[in-house]
Amino acid sequence: MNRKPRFTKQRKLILDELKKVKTHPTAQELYDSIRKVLPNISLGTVYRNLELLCQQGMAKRVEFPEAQRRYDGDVSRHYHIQCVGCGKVDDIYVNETRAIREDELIRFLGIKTNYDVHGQKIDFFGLCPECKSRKNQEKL
Amino acid sequence: MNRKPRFTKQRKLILDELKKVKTHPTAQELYDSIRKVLPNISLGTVYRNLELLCQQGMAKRVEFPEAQRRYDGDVSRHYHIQCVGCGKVDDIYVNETRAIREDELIRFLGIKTNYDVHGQKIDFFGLCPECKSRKNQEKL
DNA sequence: GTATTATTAGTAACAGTTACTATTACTAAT
DNA sequence: ATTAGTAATAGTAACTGTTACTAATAATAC
Repeated sequence: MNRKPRFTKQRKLILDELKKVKTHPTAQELYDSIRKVLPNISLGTVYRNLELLCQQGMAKRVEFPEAQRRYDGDVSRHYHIQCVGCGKVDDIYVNETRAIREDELIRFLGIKTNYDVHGQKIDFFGLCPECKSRKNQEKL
Repeated sequence: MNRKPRFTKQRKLILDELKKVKTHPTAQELYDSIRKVLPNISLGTVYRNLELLCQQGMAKRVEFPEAQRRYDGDVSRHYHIQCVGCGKVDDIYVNETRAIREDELIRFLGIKTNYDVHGQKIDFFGLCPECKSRKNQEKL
């Protein structure tokens, strides 16, 4: 039995680079920058390791309504704001214990981030009633 | 001068079908159901009209971290919840005037939707400082 | 009706992501 | 140290969802 995940130099480079930048890079962008030090790393390797790091909680996907998926090496609790002009994604750190009221929040963020905040998008996720009971069935 | 958008039967069918269902269908799903009444409609036509309807405010994109884009014929103010099991998207209608506190809200939604609510995702969008000033430059 | 032109069907191209395969290089046990 | 076993890799092909292209069609204005 020999099942430990290996910490290869590719994996290390990907994680380091992701932790270093604050730009929420795409897989392609990481690939380009890592290629400067490891010229024949493969794009597939970047994708595979990014997904692996996400599974292990060392990175997070940043999914905005855009073609390309982005990744974030900062897994601490924070929000994102995307510029509708250039597409870049910035971080927002707020104290989440306080109650949120939409109009207030948007004004507050405008001051905090210096963005012209157009709006927000709140989505929820979870298990629907059907999948919940299916899952319970499977456990028995 | 002859520039009015035409109300073709394809466009009408797409809008009608989208308004009729509550499933937030993908372009492919709409294509499949419309093909039953108009067998040689093209998938490109469905995409093109959906985007057009979105531009005109008669439909909305529903973008979840999933491969496929979804569309919603209900443009009234509401939230979405996606099942992490089967991927389906349900609607949530809440009174947005009240203050939102995350823990409360999630408990409240659990009761309201009968989902096992795992979490939420809040994203913001707007114009970053750079794009703001660039835009102002252009106006002069 | 006829002319004009937006829209269409059908298909090809495209972009981002994933899958495949032979090879490489860790790891652990001999 | 050698070997055996197997994650992980590079390179490439395949796949999927979306967009672009083009000649033909059909909605509208006159």
